[in-house]
Amino acid sequence: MTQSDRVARDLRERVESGEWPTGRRLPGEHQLATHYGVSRSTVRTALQDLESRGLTVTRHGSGTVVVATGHDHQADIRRLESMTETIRRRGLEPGMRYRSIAIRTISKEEAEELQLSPTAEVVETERALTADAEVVAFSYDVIPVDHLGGAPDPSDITGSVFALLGRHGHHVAVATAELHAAHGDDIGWGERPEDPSYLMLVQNHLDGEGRPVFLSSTYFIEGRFPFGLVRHR
Amino acid sequence: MTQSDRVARDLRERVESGEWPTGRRLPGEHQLATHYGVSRSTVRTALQDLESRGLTVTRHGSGTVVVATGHDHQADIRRLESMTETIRRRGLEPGMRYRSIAIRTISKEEAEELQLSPTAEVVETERALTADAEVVAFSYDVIPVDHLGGAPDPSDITGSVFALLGRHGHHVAVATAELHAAHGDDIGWGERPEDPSYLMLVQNHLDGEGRPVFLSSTYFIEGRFPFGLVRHR
DNA sequence: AAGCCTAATTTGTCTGACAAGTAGGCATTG
DNA sequence: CAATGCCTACTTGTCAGACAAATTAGGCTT
Repeated sequence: MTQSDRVARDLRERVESGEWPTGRRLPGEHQLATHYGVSRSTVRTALQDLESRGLTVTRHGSGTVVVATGHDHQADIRRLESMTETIRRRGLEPGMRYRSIAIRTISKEEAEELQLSPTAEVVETERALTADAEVVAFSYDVIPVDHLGGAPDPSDITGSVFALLGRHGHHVAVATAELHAAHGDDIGWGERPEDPSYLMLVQNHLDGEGRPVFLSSTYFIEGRFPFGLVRHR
Repeated sequence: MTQSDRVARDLRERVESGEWPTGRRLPGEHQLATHYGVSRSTVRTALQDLESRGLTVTRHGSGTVVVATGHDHQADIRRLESMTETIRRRGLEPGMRYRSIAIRTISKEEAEELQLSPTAEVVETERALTADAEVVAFSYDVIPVDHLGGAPDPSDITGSVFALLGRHGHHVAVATAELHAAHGDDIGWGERPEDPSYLMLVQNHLDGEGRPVFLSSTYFIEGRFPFGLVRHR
């Protein structure tokens, strides 16, 4: 956690809290620097963080103005965080129910995506993600056994996949994702929604050196998990 | 176009071209600065741009490494650009076919979103967006008449909505968006896809001061317009 | 072989300065 | 009175050099 991270987080909170509403010009960089007791360059990197999230726009000679409070994108799809974290951050109680945990040989496509030999073994999990006991998504994960230091004990895979892999030294930094719309009664299990429309997120999670860590396909039930984001130039 | 923009663009192109593949460490900031003939701080803002796009990860004391070539997210949903621009950038020929252009009184919800009086008038357009003559999306736009300087001539609304509004001094800076999955034969018109699944993007476009400019709802036909993005912390 | 120490490298932050763009006030001019 | 141009104050963009802090690699000791 660097200084600019701290400043950026505080500025974000002040924007999201509404202290600076949409359209308001922020104090100048010099003023912010003295306020936070840091240098102007530190403030600048913090402001670039806000702009990269689409919360502000800063123009040469003019200043930086708030263009979005960020209240809209509580589940910003750009931000990579565990589902349980996201659910908790919006004030709901996260949970998950496993349907199956199985070990099998990797498929050809998966081996290519994960850059592993075609004989490697993987753990495949099927689980339903819940928010306040309501199912909001179905998720399929494919995790190489080697990344877990051998075949895992099923009771070990209870929490976040991120945390599980982190305990074995694999820290997810980014994920390349594809967005799709899916529809059909063959998706998911148990109590299915009346409208079986899903927002599907196919992801390949990578560590800090760009090495593949694990794959996941998540089906978000339409209407139960609003995705918002701020698009910007 | 600032110096750091130029450096960032060049760095992006070198990453996307594969000159620095995934996993490769970039030259140090000092080295990049001398190479581009700029100061280190300029290089730093350029590198922050790359990191904000999820292409690289830079760590204190270690350096910055490529984690995604960006080849995956040609249609990065985070980047706000006109549809025609996006289609052309991926090597296809963009086009659009209007179904209707109508002037009507604003609805109550729209008046709230656009921060206009309930008696304001808007232009509503229905159009199909094509890539190489194939329909890829259906789009519904709601544009306040006042922003166009009075009731427009329908022949004037042929090109990009962005360009049209830009000619009247309204420059879109960001858009707050919501993502949904939609399904049904009541969406769109003309030759509909066999699988009527859509990725729906509901947007409110804002100018540089956070003022609403126009609304749009776009239905992307599943499978015809792959959306990729890089999620990161 | 494992752990520790040291030195070199790299990014994060600071200071002060100047360049470049913007916005508002003001006088001039038609 | 309205429009134009100029000037000034303010704000962001860039620069240079320096030091702090984190990481990494190598050599050394145990």
